Amino acid sequence: MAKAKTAKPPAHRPAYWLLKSEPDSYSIDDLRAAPHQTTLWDGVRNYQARNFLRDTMRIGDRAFYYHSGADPLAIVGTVEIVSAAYPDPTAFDKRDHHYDPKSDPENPTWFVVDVKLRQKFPHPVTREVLKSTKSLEGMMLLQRGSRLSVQPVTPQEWKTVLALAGVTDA
DNA sequence: GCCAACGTTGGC
DNA sequence: GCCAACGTTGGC
Repeated sequence: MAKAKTAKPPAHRPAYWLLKSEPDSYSIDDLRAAPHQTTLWDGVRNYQARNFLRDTMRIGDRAFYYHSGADPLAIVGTVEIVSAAYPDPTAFDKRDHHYDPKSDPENPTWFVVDVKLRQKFPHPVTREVLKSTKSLEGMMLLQRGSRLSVQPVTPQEWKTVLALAGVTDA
């Protein structure tokens, strides 16, 4: 019997993501001020976003930090995923806005990962600028009706946005 | 399983 | 504040 070739993980690690947050509830400056500039990304209550977060994200992945419901709407920096997924404690907290009585602690529905700030961009890359960049026209963020709060970003999109931000390392 | 009603997101 | 898009709920 032929020996199986050494299993190699897919070559495209780290993967890239975009995380949305309303700065009125948690901004990139809040993250910058947090202990170890790290927080748990809680409150995700959409199954598709949950699946990305729980099943596809890996430690070491990078993500853009996007301010939604804000002025300006913009990508404002980058974070690193620094934990595997674990159950979202806010789902079990009756007093929490994200409390979900249907989520069973023995079989949790909702998950979080820990994210650590890598950098706040010297200036935000606004939605206006993203929209006017031809090579980003396929970006999920910019698609009509796109509401996912955790979404994948391609390596090309990642590079392009960093260039727009005027940074080389993220 | 269908679908109408409702709630939420989030850009404008 | 408006409203389009989308997800969820629940009656049937």
